[in-house]
Amino acid sequence: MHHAKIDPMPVAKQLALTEEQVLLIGKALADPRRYEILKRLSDHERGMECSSVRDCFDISPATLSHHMKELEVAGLVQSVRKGKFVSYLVRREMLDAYLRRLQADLG
Amino acid sequence: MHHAKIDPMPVAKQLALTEEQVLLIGKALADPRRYEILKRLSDHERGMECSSVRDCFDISPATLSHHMKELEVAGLVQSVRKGKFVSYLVRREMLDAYLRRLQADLG
DNA sequence: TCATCAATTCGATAGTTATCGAAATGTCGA
DNA sequence: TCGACATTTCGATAACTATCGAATTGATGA
Repeated sequence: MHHAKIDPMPVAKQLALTEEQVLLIGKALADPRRYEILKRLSDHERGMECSSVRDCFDISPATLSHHMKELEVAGLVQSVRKGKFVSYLVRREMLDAYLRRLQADLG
Repeated sequence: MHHAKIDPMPVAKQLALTEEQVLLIGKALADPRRYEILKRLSDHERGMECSSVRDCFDISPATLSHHMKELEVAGLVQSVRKGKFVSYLVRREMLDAYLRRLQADLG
């Protein structure tokens, strides 16, 4: 039997994290600078330029780059290059997955 | 105007965490051993003896003691001494407070 | 009191990480 | 192509932490 295809309702996908990801996210959240950066980033739905982040935090380019990489490896942010510039976006679905996971494992 | 006092419904108190506590909890959760210990502990509503935890994890007494202290400093567990023995309990309300806080700060 | 046992603290070591200056990479506009 | 600029990578250092054996503390029972 056939059904006509219909546009599916957009479904928020429920990521499942590996054990390793859970630990990487924990680590990412455990550093004060990264936590602050992430908090700031989460206020900017459309993303934030690298240089804007730098302006907020009195931090060297090298150190910022290091922290952004940690956040990216953990999956909590995504970076987008536009020419010379890089913008960072929070990946909310990863945070959600982390919260669900903590609740499931420990709650 | 007066009302007769009635037994209050037990209210789960909503802890508010300091910035420092948030980071300590993150750190506590970022170590694989501590995460496993906490997971195991959360399966035992009534608490778990130190020696039982040791049996689960092939870990030296010194190292276990170190990790339990980290978890306690973070506020995630509570230790109760009964004579020679120590039992550990998960403080669920701290975990809840942590989850709420992440949601509020980053969600 | 004393020997014993559970747990913690001490001391040392190996591995990790935050930090930043300097060098490198990559992109844009002239 | 070239110079300027944004970001990353490299290299080095200081601080932190996980680990464990040894020494210590504290409590029990004999």
